[in-house]
Amino acid sequence: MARPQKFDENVIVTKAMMYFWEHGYSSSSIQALLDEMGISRSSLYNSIGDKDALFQHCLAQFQSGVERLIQATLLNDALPSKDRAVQFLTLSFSENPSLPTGCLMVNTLCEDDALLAELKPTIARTLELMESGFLAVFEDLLDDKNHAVQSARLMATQIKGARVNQRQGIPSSDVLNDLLVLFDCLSERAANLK
Amino acid sequence: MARPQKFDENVIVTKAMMYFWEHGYSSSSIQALLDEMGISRSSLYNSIGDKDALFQHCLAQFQSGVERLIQATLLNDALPSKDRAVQFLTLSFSENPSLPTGCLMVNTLCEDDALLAELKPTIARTLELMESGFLAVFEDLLDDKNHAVQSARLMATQIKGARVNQRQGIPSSDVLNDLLVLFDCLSERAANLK
DNA sequence: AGTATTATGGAATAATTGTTCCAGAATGGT
DNA sequence: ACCATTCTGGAACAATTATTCCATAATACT
Repeated sequence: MARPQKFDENVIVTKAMMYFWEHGYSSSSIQALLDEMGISRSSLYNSIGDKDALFQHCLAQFQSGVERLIQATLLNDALPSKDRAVQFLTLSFSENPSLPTGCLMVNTLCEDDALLAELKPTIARTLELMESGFLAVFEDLLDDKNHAVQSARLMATQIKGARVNQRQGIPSSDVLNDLLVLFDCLSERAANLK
Repeated sequence: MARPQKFDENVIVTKAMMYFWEHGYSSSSIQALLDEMGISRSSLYNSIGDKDALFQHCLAQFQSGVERLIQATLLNDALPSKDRAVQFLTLSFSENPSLPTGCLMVNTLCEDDALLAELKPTIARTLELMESGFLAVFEDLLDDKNHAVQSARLMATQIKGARVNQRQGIPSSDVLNDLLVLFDCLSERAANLK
Protein backbone atom coordinates (compact mmCIF):
# COMPACT_ATOMS: atom_id res chain seq x y z
CA MET A 1 0.00 0.00 0.00
CA ALA A 2 2.46 2.59 1.14
CA ARG A 3 5.99 3.29 0.23
CA PRO A 4 8.25 1.56 2.76
CA GLN A 5 10.84 3.39 4.79
CA LYS A 6 14.16 3.40 3.04
CA PHE A 7 16.22 3.30 6.21
CA ASP A 8 16.42 1.05 9.24
CA GLU A 9 15.34 2.97 12.32
CA ASN A 10 17.73 1.12 14.59
CA VAL A 11 20.63 1.88 12.32
CA ILE A 12 20.03 5.60 12.21
CA VAL A 13 19.44 5.76 15.95
CA THR A 14 22.77 4.02 16.41
CA LYS A 15 24.48 6.59 14.24
CA ALA A 16 22.85 9.46 16.09
CA MET A 17 23.76 7.80 19.39
CA MET A 18 27.42 7.75 18.48
CA TYR A 19 27.29 11.40 17.57
CA PHE A 20 25.59 12.36 20.83
CA TRP A 21 28.02 10.12 22.67
CA GLU A 22 30.98 11.95 21.17
CA HIS A 23 29.71 15.53 21.27
CA GLY A 24 27.00 15.66 23.92
CA TYR A 25 23.39 16.67 23.65
CA SER A 26 23.70 20.43 23.41
CA SER A 27 26.61 20.47 20.98
CA SER A 28 24.82 18.18 18.56
CA SER A 29 22.81 20.16 16.05
CA ILE A 30 20.01 18.55 14.08
CA GLN A 31 21.92 19.32 10.91
CA ALA A 32 25.03 17.50 12.08
CA LEU A 33 22.95 14.55 13.26
CA LEU A 34 21.17 14.34 9.91
CA ASP A 35 24.47 14.37 8.05
CA GLU A 36 25.63 11.53 10.26
CA MET A 37 22.40 9.56 9.82
CA GLY A 38 22.19 10.21 6.11
CA ILE A 39 18.51 11.05 6.03
CA SER A 40 16.56 14.24 5.56
CA ARG A 41 14.84 16.44 8.08
CA SER A 42 11.35 15.22 7.31
CA SER A 43 12.36 11.60 7.55
CA LEU A 44 13.60 12.19 11.05
CA TYR A 45 10.61 14.22 12.20
CA ASN A 46 8.17 11.75 10.64
CA SER A 47 9.69 8.56 11.91
CA ILE A 48 11.17 9.46 15.29
CA GLY A 49 10.24 13.00 16.23
CA ASP A 50 12.15 16.02 17.41
CA LYS A 51 15.62 16.28 18.89
CA ASP A 52 14.49 15.36 22.38
CA ALA A 53 12.73 12.23 21.18
CA LEU A 54 15.78 11.27 19.16
CA PHE A 55 18.05 11.68 22.15
CA GLN A 56 15.78 9.58 24.31
CA HIS A 57 15.85 6.82 21.71
CA CYS A 58 19.64 7.03 21.59
CA LEU A 59 20.03 6.95 25.33
CA ALA A 60 17.60 4.06 25.64
CA GLN A 61 19.55 2.09 23.05
CA PHE A 62 22.79 2.81 24.87
CA GLN A 63 21.32 1.77 28.18
CA SER A 64 19.83 -1.44 26.88
CA GLY A 65 23.22 -2.38 25.48
CA VAL A 66 24.82 -1.86 28.87
CA GLU A 67 22.05 -3.71 30.65
CA ARG A 68 22.34 -6.65 28.28
CA LEU A 69 26.03 -6.83 29.06
CA ILE A 70 25.34 -6.68 32.79
CA GLN A 71 22.89 -9.56 32.50
CA ALA A 72 25.28 -11.60 30.40
CA THR A 73 28.23 -11.15 32.71
CA LEU A 74 27.76 -9.72 36.21
CA LEU A 75 24.43 -11.45 36.71
CA ASN A 76 25.31 -14.64 34.87
CA ASP A 77 24.91 -17.53 37.31
CA ALA A 78 26.67 -19.89 34.94
CA LEU A 79 30.00 -18.11 35.51
CA PRO A 80 32.27 -18.23 38.56
CA SER A 81 31.71 -15.02 40.47
CA LYS A 82 35.15 -13.59 39.85
CA ASP A 83 34.92 -14.25 36.11
CA ARG A 84 31.66 -12.35 35.98
CA ALA A 85 33.35 -9.16 37.04
CA VAL A 86 36.44 -9.68 34.94
CA GLN A 87 34.40 -10.38 31.83
CA PHE A 88 32.19 -7.38 32.40
CA LEU A 89 35.18 -5.09 32.77
CA THR A 90 37.07 -6.57 29.88
CA LEU A 91 34.16 -6.38 27.50
CA SER A 92 33.21 -2.90 28.66
CA PHE A 93 36.67 -1.46 28.25
CA SER A 94 38.13 -3.37 25.36
CA GLU A 95 39.67 -1.13 22.74
CA ASN A 96 37.16 -0.39 19.99
CA PRO A 97 38.18 2.32 17.52
CA SER A 98 34.73 2.40 15.92
CA LEU A 99 33.09 3.60 19.12
CA PRO A 100 33.46 6.99 20.82
CA THR A 101 35.33 7.09 24.11
CA GLY A 102 33.72 7.36 27.52
CA CYS A 103 30.09 6.68 28.29
CA LEU A 104 26.95 8.41 27.10
CA MET A 105 25.35 8.08 30.53
CA VAL A 106 28.28 9.67 32.32
CA ASN A 107 28.53 12.43 29.74
CA THR A 108 24.83 13.14 30.06
CA LEU A 109 25.05 13.38 33.84
CA CYS A 110 27.77 16.00 33.43
CA GLU A 111 25.64 18.15 31.14
CA ASP A 112 22.55 20.04 32.19
CA ASP A 113 19.42 20.85 30.27
CA ALA A 114 15.68 20.74 30.79
CA LEU A 115 15.44 17.40 28.99
CA LEU A 116 18.53 15.88 30.54
CA ALA A 117 17.32 16.62 34.05
CA GLU A 118 14.30 14.43 33.35
CA LEU A 119 16.49 11.60 32.12
CA LYS A 120 18.86 11.49 35.07
CA PRO A 121 16.67 9.15 37.14
CA THR A 122 16.64 6.64 34.27
CA ILE A 123 20.40 6.83 33.98
CA ALA A 124 20.76 6.41 37.73
CA ARG A 125 18.71 3.23 37.54
CA THR A 126 21.00 1.62 34.98
CA LEU A 127 24.07 2.60 36.97
CA GLU A 128 22.48 1.16 40.09
CA LEU A 129 21.85 -2.07 38.22
CA MET A 130 25.54 -2.23 37.47
CA GLU A 131 26.37 -1.63 41.09
CA SER A 132 23.95 -4.31 42.23
CA GLY A 133 25.62 -6.66 39.75
CA PHE A 134 28.92 -6.08 41.47
CA LEU A 135 27.21 -6.47 44.80
CA ALA A 136 26.09 -9.94 43.78
CA VAL A 137 29.65 -10.80 42.82
CA PHE A 138 31.13 -9.54 46.07
CA GLU A 139 28.48 -11.26 48.11
CA ASP A 140 29.72 -14.48 46.59
CA LEU A 141 33.35 -13.64 47.25
CA LEU A 142 32.91 -12.23 50.71
CA ASP A 143 31.25 -13.16 53.96
CA ASP A 144 30.83 -9.67 55.30
CA LYS A 145 27.81 -8.06 53.73
CA ASN A 146 28.98 -4.54 54.56
CA HIS A 147 32.26 -5.11 52.82
CA ALA A 148 30.43 -6.37 49.78
CA VAL A 149 28.24 -3.29 49.65
CA GLN A 150 31.23 -1.02 50.05
CA SER A 151 33.25 -2.85 47.43
CA ALA A 152 30.42 -2.69 44.92
CA ARG A 153 30.13 1.04 45.49
CA LEU A 154 33.82 1.54 44.94
CA MET A 155 33.79 -0.47 41.73
CA ALA A 156 30.80 1.44 40.38
CA THR A 157 32.45 4.75 41.13
CA GLN A 158 35.79 3.64 39.74
CA ILE A 159 34.10 2.70 36.48
CA LYS A 160 32.58 6.16 36.18
CA GLY A 161 35.99 7.67 36.80
CA ALA A 162 37.42 5.31 34.20
CA ARG A 163 34.96 6.73 31.66
CA VAL A 164 36.23 10.21 32.47
CA ASN A 165 39.80 8.95 32.08
CA GLN A 166 38.96 7.76 28.60
CA ARG A 167 37.64 11.21 27.74
CA GLN A 168 40.87 12.62 29.11
CA GLY A 169 42.76 10.59 26.53
CA ILE A 170 44.16 7.81 28.70
CA PRO A 171 44.43 4.59 26.64
CA SER A 172 41.68 2.07 27.27
CA SER A 173 44.22 -0.63 28.08
CA ASP A 174 45.53 1.42 31.02
CA VAL A 175 42.02 2.26 32.12
CA LEU A 176 41.02 -1.39 32.05
CA ASN A 177 44.12 -2.41 33.91
CA ASP A 178 43.37 -0.07 36.80
CA LEU A 179 39.88 -1.47 37.09
CA LEU A 180 41.17 -5.03 37.23
CA VAL A 181 43.70 -4.02 39.85
CA LEU A 182 41.04 -2.48 42.03
CA PHE A 183 38.83 -5.50 41.66
CA ASP A 184 41.71 -7.77 42.68
CA CYS A 185 42.51 -5.51 45.58
CA LEU A 186 38.95 -5.65 46.85
CA SER A 187 38.79 -9.41 46.29
CA GLU A 188 42.08 -9.99 48.11
CA ARG A 189 40.75 -7.99 50.98
CA ALA A 190 37.91 -10.46 50.96
CA ALA A 191 40.31 -13.39 50.91
CA ASN A 192 42.30 -12.01 53.81
CA LEU A 193 39.21 -11.73 55.91
CA LYS A 194 37.95 -15.17 55.16
CA MET B 1 41.29 60.11 33.56
CA ALA B 2 38.91 57.44 32.50
CA ARG B 3 35.76 56.13 33.98
CA PRO B 4 36.62 53.10 36.14
CA GLN B 5 35.04 49.71 35.66
CA LYS B 6 31.98 49.35 37.83
CA PHE B 7 32.39 45.63 38.41
CA ASP B 8 35.14 43.42 39.76
CA GLU B 9 36.38 41.17 37.00
CA ASN B 10 37.12 38.31 39.35
CA VAL B 11 33.64 38.46 40.79
CA ILE B 12 31.88 38.26 37.45
CA VAL B 13 34.19 35.49 36.25
CA THR B 14 33.30 33.56 39.38
CA LYS B 15 29.61 33.97 38.67
CA ALA B 16 30.05 32.87 35.08
CA MET B 17 32.17 29.94 36.25
CA MET B 18 29.40 28.68 38.48
CA TYR B 19 26.94 28.89 35.61
CA PHE B 20 29.25 26.99 33.25
CA TRP B 21 29.94 24.51 36.03
CA GLU B 22 26.25 23.82 36.45
CA HIS B 23 25.12 23.84 32.83
CA GLY B 24 28.19 23.14 30.71
CA TYR B 25 29.76 25.19 27.98
CA SER B 26 27.35 24.58 25.12
CA SER B 27 24.18 24.95 27.16
CA SER B 28 25.27 28.31 28.56
CA SER B 29 24.07 31.16 26.37
CA ILE B 30 25.69 34.58 26.55
CA GLN B 31 22.33 36.00 27.61
CA ALA B 32 22.03 33.62 30.55
CA LEU B 33 25.61 34.31 31.57
CA LEU B 34 25.05 38.07 31.44
CA ASP B 35 21.94 37.76 33.61
CA GLU B 36 24.02 35.78 36.08
CA MET B 37 26.89 38.24 36.01
CA GLY B 38 24.67 41.30 36.11
CA ILE B 39 26.49 43.25 33.42
CA SER B 40 25.67 44.15 29.85
CA ARG B 41 26.90 42.70 26.63
CA SER B 42 29.38 45.43 25.85
CA SER B 43 30.89 45.28 29.29
CA LEU B 44 31.66 41.63 28.80
CA TYR B 45 33.04 41.98 25.29
CA ASN B 46 35.13 45.02 26.25
CA SER B 47 36.62 43.67 29.44
CA ILE B 48 36.98 39.95 28.85
CA GLY B 49 36.12 39.10 25.27
CA ASP B 50 33.86 36.59 23.61
CA LYS B 51 32.32 33.42 25.00
CA ASP B 52 35.42 31.34 24.44
CA ALA B 53 37.64 33.82 26.26
CA LEU B 54 35.16 33.94 29.12
CA PHE B 55 35.11 30.19 29.42
CA GLN B 56 38.88 30.03 29.46
CA HIS B 57 38.96 32.57 32.28
CA CYS B 58 36.40 30.56 34.20
CA LEU B 59 38.20 27.28 33.72
CA ALA B 60 41.52 28.86 34.68
CA GLN B 61 39.98 30.23 37.87
CA PHE B 62 38.51 26.84 38.69
CA GLN B 63 41.81 25.11 38.07
CA SER B 64 43.83 27.55 40.12
CA GLY B 65 41.47 26.97 43.03
CA VAL B 66 42.00 23.25 42.80
CA GLU B 67 45.75 23.64 42.45
CA ARG B 68 45.91 25.89 45.47
CA LEU B 69 44.10 23.25 47.48
CA ILE B 70 46.47 20.57 46.24
CA GLN B 71 49.45 22.65 47.30
CA ALA B 72 47.93 23.40 50.70
CA THR B 73 47.08 19.78 51.49
CA LEU B 74 48.47 16.95 49.35
CA LEU B 75 51.81 18.67 48.85
CA ASN B 76 52.03 20.24 52.30
CA ASP B 77 55.20 18.97 53.94
CA ALA B 78 54.10 20.31 57.31
CA LEU B 79 51.35 17.72 57.55
CA PRO B 80 51.62 13.99 58.28
CA SER B 81 51.22 12.20 54.96
CA LYS B 82 47.94 10.55 55.79
CA ASP B 83 46.42 13.82 56.95
CA ARG B 84 47.36 15.43 53.67
CA ALA B 85 45.10 13.10 51.76
CA VAL B 86 42.29 13.18 54.28
CA GLN B 87 42.29 16.96 54.36
CA PHE B 88 42.32 17.20 50.60
CA LEU B 89 39.37 14.86 50.28
CA THR B 90 37.42 16.43 53.10
CA LEU B 91 37.85 19.96 51.82
CA SER B 92 37.15 18.94 48.24
CA PHE B 93 33.96 17.11 49.04
CA SER B 94 32.51 18.97 51.96
CA GLU B 95 28.89 19.90 51.52
CA ASN B 96 28.58 23.40 50.09
CA PRO B 97 25.09 24.42 48.94
CA SER B 98 26.36 27.61 47.33
CA LEU B 99 28.46 25.70 44.80
CA PRO B 100 27.26 23.53 41.92
CA THR B 101 27.82 19.78 42.17
CA GLY B 102 30.53 17.87 40.41
CA CYS B 103 33.61 19.36 38.82
CA LEU B 104 33.99 21.78 35.95
CA MET B 105 37.03 19.93 34.64
CA VAL B 106 35.28 16.58 34.60
CA ASN B 107 32.20 18.08 33.01
CA THR B 108 34.30 19.74 30.34
CA LEU B 109 36.09 16.50 29.51
CA CYS B 110 32.70 14.89 28.94
CA GLU B 111 31.60 17.57 26.49
CA ASP B 112 33.08 18.12 23.06
CA ASP B 113 33.55 21.27 21.10
CA ALA B 114 36.25 22.93 19.04
CA LEU B 115 37.28 25.09 21.98
CA LEU B 116 37.01 22.38 24.59
CA ALA B 117 39.27 20.06 22.62
CA GLU B 118 42.03 22.66 22.91
CA LEU B 119 41.54 22.93 26.65
CA LYS B 120 41.71 19.22 27.43
CA PRO B 121 45.50 19.16 27.74
CA THR B 122 45.36 21.92 30.34
CA ILE B 123 42.73 20.04 32.29
CA ALA B 124 44.75 16.87 32.07
CA ARG B 125 47.73 18.69 33.59
CA THR B 126 45.78 19.78 36.66
CA LEU B 127 44.38 16.30 37.13
CA GLU B 128 47.88 14.88 36.81
CA LEU B 129 49.06 17.29 39.47
CA MET B 130 46.40 15.91 41.77
CA GLU B 131 47.53 12.37 41.01
CA SER B 132 51.15 13.24 41.66
CA GLY B 133 50.06 14.74 44.97
CA PHE B 134 48.57 11.41 45.96
CA LEU B 135 51.68 9.69 44.67
CA ALA B 136 53.76 11.74 47.10
CA VAL B 137 51.46 10.71 49.92
CA PHE B 138 51.58 7.02 49.05
CA GLU B 139 55.33 7.10 48.61
CA ASP B 140 55.52 8.20 52.22
CA LEU B 141 53.11 5.53 53.38
CA LEU B 142 54.47 2.71 51.31
CA ASP B 143 57.81 1.12 50.51
CA ASP B 144 56.85 -0.32 47.16
CA LYS B 145 57.02 2.36 44.51
CA ASN B 146 54.80 0.43 42.11
CA HIS B 147 52.09 0.13 44.71
CA ALA B 148 52.30 3.85 45.34
CA VAL B 149 51.90 4.64 41.66
CA GLN B 150 48.99 2.27 41.35
CA SER B 151 47.29 3.61 44.48
CA ALA B 152 47.62 7.19 43.30
CA ARG B 153 46.06 6.25 39.99
CA LEU B 154 43.15 4.57 41.71
CA MET B 155 42.53 7.55 43.96
CA ALA B 156 42.63 9.97 41.05
CA THR B 157 40.16 7.88 39.10
CA GLN B 158 37.91 7.37 42.10
CA ILE B 159 37.73 11.12 42.60
CA LYS B 160 36.60 11.63 39.02
CA GLY B 161 33.96 8.97 39.51
CA ALA B 162 32.95 10.70 42.74
CA ARG B 163 32.33 13.89 40.75
CA VAL B 164 30.04 11.95 38.45
CA ASN B 165 28.28 10.49 41.48
CA GLN B 166 27.58 14.01 42.69
CA ARG B 167 26.03 14.85 39.33
CA GLN B 168 23.95 11.71 39.68
CA GLY B 169 22.49 13.10 42.88
CA ILE B 170 24.34 11.02 45.46
CA PRO B 171 24.83 13.10 48.65
CA SER B 172 28.30 14.54 49.09
CA SER B 173 28.63 12.92 52.50
CA ASP B 174 28.27 9.46 50.95
CA VAL B 175 30.60 10.37 48.13
CA LEU B 176 33.23 11.59 50.57
CA ASN B 177 32.84 8.53 52.73
CA ASP B 178 33.58 6.18 49.83
CA LEU B 179 36.72 8.13 49.02
CA LEU B 180 37.96 7.90 52.60
CA VAL B 181 37.22 4.19 52.62
CA LEU B 182 39.23 3.61 49.48
CA PHE B 183 42.10 5.65 50.83
CA ASP B 184 42.08 3.63 54.03
CA CYS B 185 41.91 0.43 52.05
CA LEU B 186 44.93 1.39 49.98
CA SER B 187 46.81 2.58 53.05
CA GLU B 188 46.05 -0.62 54.96
CA ARG B 189 47.35 -2.58 52.03
CA ALA B 190 50.51 -0.58 52.49
CA ALA B 191 50.60 -1.36 56.20
CA ASN B 192 50.12 -5.07 55.57
CA LEU B 193 53.06 -5.14 53.23
CA LYS B 194 55.36 -3.27 55.53
C1' DA C 1 33.53 73.34 35.89
C1' DG C 2 35.10 71.53 31.71
C1' DT C 3 36.87 67.90 28.98
C1' DA C 4 38.88 63.79 27.55
C1' DT C 5 38.30 59.05 28.22
C1' DT C 6 36.05 54.94 28.96
C1' DA C 7 32.24 52.08 30.58
C1' DT C 8 27.48 51.17 29.67
C1' DG C 9 22.91 49.84 27.72
C1' DG C 10 20.35 48.61 24.07
C1' DA C 11 19.49 48.42 19.25
C1' DA C 12 21.01 46.06 15.11
C1' DT C 13 23.03 42.22 12.56
C1' DA C 14 24.20 37.96 10.65
C1' DA C 15 24.44 33.23 11.43
C1' DT C 16 22.55 29.21 13.30
C1' DT C 17 19.19 26.91 15.84
C1' DG C 18 14.94 23.57 15.81
C1' DT C 19 10.75 22.90 13.48
C1' DT C 20 7.02 22.90 9.99
C1' DC C 21 5.29 22.54 5.56
C1' DC C 22 4.52 21.31 0.86
C1' DA C 23 5.27 19.58 -3.68
C1' DG C 24 7.03 15.67 -5.82
C1' DA C 25 9.07 11.02 -5.95
C1' DA C 26 8.66 6.26 -4.95
C1' DT C 27 6.49 2.17 -3.87
C1' DG C 28 2.90 -1.85 -2.87
C1' DG C 29 -1.52 -3.50 -3.85
C1' DT C 30 -5.19 -3.91 -7.13
C1' DA D 1 -0.84 0.31 -15.46
C1' DC D 2 -3.00 2.68 -12.21
C1' DC D 3 -3.83 4.72 -7.61
C1' DA D 4 -3.59 5.46 -2.90
C1' DT D 5 -0.32 6.02 0.49
C1' DT D 6 3.74 7.46 2.56
C1' DC D 7 8.44 8.70 2.37
C1' DT D 8 11.69 12.28 0.80
C1' DG D 9 14.15 16.63 -0.15
C1' DG D 10 14.39 21.25 0.21
C1' DA D 11 12.31 25.62 0.91
C1' DA D 12 10.40 28.50 4.49
C1' DC D 13 9.85 29.92 9.16
C1' DA D 14 10.37 31.77 13.69
C1' DA D 15 13.28 31.75 17.53
C1' DT D 16 17.65 32.00 19.43
C1' DT D 17 22.43 32.26 18.93
C1' DA D 18 26.95 35.14 19.32
C1' DT D 19 28.71 39.39 18.06
C1' DT D 20 29.21 44.34 16.72
C1' DC D 21 28.21 49.04 16.96
C1' DC D 22 26.81 53.54 18.44
C1' DA D 23 24.91 57.05 21.17
C1' DT D 24 24.79 58.06 25.94
C1' DA D 25 26.19 58.16 30.75
C1' DA D 26 29.70 58.44 34.08
C1' DT D 27 33.94 59.34 35.88
C1' DA D 28 38.98 61.30 36.79
C1' DC D 29 42.03 64.71 35.85
C1' DT D 30 43.25 69.58 34.79
